[in-house]
Amino acid sequence: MPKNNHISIKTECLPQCASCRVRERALYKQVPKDSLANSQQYRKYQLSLTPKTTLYSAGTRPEFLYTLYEGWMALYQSTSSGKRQIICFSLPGDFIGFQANGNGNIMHSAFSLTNATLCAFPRSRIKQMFEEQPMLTTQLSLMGSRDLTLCQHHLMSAGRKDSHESVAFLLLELFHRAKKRIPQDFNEAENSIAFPLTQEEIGDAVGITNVHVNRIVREFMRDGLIHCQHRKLTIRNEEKLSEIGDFDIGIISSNFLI
Amino acid sequence: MPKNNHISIKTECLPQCASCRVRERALYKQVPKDSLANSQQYRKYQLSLTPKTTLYSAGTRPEFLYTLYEGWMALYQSTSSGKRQIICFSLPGDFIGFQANGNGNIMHSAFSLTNATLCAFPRSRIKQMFEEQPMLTTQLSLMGSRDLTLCQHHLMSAGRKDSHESVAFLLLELFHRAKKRIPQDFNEAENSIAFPLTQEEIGDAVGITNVHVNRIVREFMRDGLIHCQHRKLTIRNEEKLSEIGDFDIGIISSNFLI
DNA sequence: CGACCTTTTGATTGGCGTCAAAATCTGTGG
DNA sequence: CCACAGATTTTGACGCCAATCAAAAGGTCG
Repeated sequence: MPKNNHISIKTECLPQCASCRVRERALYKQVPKDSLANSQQYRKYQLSLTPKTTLYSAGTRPEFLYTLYEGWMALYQSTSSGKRQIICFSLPGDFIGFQANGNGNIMHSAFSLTNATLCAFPRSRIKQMFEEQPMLTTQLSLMGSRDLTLCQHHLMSAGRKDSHESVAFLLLELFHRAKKRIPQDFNEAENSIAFPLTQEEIGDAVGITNVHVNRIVREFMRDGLIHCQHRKLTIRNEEKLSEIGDFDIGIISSNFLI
Repeated sequence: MPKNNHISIKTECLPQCASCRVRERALYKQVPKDSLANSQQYRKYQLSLTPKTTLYSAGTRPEFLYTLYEGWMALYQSTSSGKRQIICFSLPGDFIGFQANGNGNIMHSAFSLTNATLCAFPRSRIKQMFEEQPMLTTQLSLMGSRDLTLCQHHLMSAGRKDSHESVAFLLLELFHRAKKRIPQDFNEAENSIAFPLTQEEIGDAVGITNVHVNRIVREFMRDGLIHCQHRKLTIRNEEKLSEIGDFDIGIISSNFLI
């Protein structure tokens, strides 16, 4: 379970990383220029998190929405008996904390997997932002639709796939999302990405134990499908792995917002 | 697996049922009157489905979005090996087929659990609708957020709850949603609702087999928690069942769109 | 009434969880 | 740069929850 390591806050927003600029172009591409300039004024706080730091917790009513600029984050829910289910991995460019539940509290918690930097928008101004920038609303709605599609695939994994299928699918999904969103961490020669998840976190995402994740990862490595060590993931036999995981690259590439 | 029993289509939209009107009031409550009248013109086709009829299939690109007026529907995905995962149950007032994936195909299939009537909106006009009615977009976005929250809870069930917890949760969720959305089928004296799911469908939603669902349902009945027969579900001991399923009524009531 | 779907029950199997301990990695402070 | 503590990975033994297989009973609809 994440503990609060360190959160630092500035009042100005940092210059955006390259992949975030790309993503923001997508987000704003249909928004009129003046309206876009307008939206910048809502940006207020920049946050830096060390790894395994809680951003907000289930049951609270977070004051902010966030844009992730750098690093990996994870969202999770816990059962009353303390079991954890990771419901989403967030990469640079993603919005976090958008899932409002009317006036109720947020249902999930968020924590950093790596060092992470985010920009915070005051939640109180969101309504106003929506009203002033209808196009932005449409785009956010499409992003919500992307999250739903991914969540449904994870539900498939947890409910109806066996552990090999689920792990293969998750590794491929994260590999391709990270490759797109954090291109500077992608090594084309090796076909590898920086990969910060522990085996326990993989297990909490697909619904199996860390011990069993280990057995499967070892098996995949033994069979030459992947290499996974030192926070780095190499895909060695994508075709075979895709077949095992019933993974279709279309999930990633068909949606311009993934 | 559902087969195509019967689909009948009219070109006019039927008068809306009471619960749909309530829901549409919620949906349109912030939309200006003239804009609302405008949206009615997009309505074109009314559909009637008999039980277990496929509305659309994964991999296709449905020409329409739908509003469900009457009856129960279910959305599902299948693995390549043919296992089915139900990802969502739709009740009167819900939108169906909204999950666009950029220009790609839809990832899930939809079928009726009961007799059902829907209204179809041509997908080609959606963009125009959004542009003309920004408020509608905001509201639809909130509904998408509701779907995501529910999907995340189902992911919790499939991934980290045991079968008793999952089934208890699903029964309570559907009981309360149906009670709100199909009040005419709620019997206050018995605390029962009309409940069309087979045990196999329950299993496909929570990720266990029909055989095991049966054992759990029988156990719940033996313990006096529920009664479930002849397409009717009675909740006899909600407190105990909520405790077993880790169910919080807030999931339903906190969101005005559920 | 008959065909088919759904529920029910029992017997058996197997995938994954649990427990435990050792090995390895990682980050921190001296 | 090393030493150490804590986190993470790895492996083996064992147990249990839920899957599978099978068959009968009960419901439902044309």
